Amino acid sequence: MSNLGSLEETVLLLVMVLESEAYGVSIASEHFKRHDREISIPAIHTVLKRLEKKGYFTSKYGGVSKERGGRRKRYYTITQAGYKVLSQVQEDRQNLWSLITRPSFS
Amino acid sequence: MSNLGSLEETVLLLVMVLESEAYGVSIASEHFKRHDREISIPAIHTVLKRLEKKGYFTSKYGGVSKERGGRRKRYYTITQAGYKVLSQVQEDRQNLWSLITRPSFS
DNA sequence: CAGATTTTCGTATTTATAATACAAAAGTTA
DNA sequence: TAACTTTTGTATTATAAATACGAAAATCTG
Repeated sequence: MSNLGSLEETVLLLVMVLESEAYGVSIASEHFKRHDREISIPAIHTVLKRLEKKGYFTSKYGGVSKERGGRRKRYYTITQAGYKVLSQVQEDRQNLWSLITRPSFS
Repeated sequence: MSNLGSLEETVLLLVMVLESEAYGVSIASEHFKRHDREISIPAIHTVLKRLEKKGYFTSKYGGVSKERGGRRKRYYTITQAGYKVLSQVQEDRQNLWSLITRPSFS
């Protein structure tokens, strides 16, 4: 409980960054834009569903559009529970980082 | 390539924090002390071995002791490659966090 | 020095997460 | 309604993490 996979954490963050424009495809392209590395769309969708089931996201379908074809988007937003877990994880890591003074390698 | 599981990241950090005293048991107790949540020793050992194989750690056996019984400790230290991956991941996440202004929940 | 005790490492298995392959839904346009 | 576009979705495989269990290697005690 209260543990997050690395992809799960990334997706939570990207959804927050994208605010009202967070859906499968935009999450993928935002990640690619920022990290120059792909996450496949299906991988993102399974994470979104999993985290929605855990109560970290809610989702709803967007409306139809006159501008483009294609299926409707499913938009995701983070819940307070999701935000809480996400920031806790980050805080814990910051604390560890603050303890590292001068790294010594092997 | 260049992707880190969440436990892998935690263990990398703990090894750096523990400096010259990083071995299976000390890593487990340091984590428990800081997060009030257990990681089992075997879980830690498998991660340590996996990351050593990936070139992120090196290890060596410690000497015998007159103070205590028991098997010798295997000490781990991080490599430059390990540090590089670890800090890259953290930097990427910081960048995402910096883009989040006012979180809005569902 | 044999047997008990301590401390740690290690392996084998199961479960959970992530990645890949592939398909189908749901919209627009001609 | 056929062709095209965009997105969601499911089924399978691969990788990472957790659990169950055991063995190695040291000291201590009679």
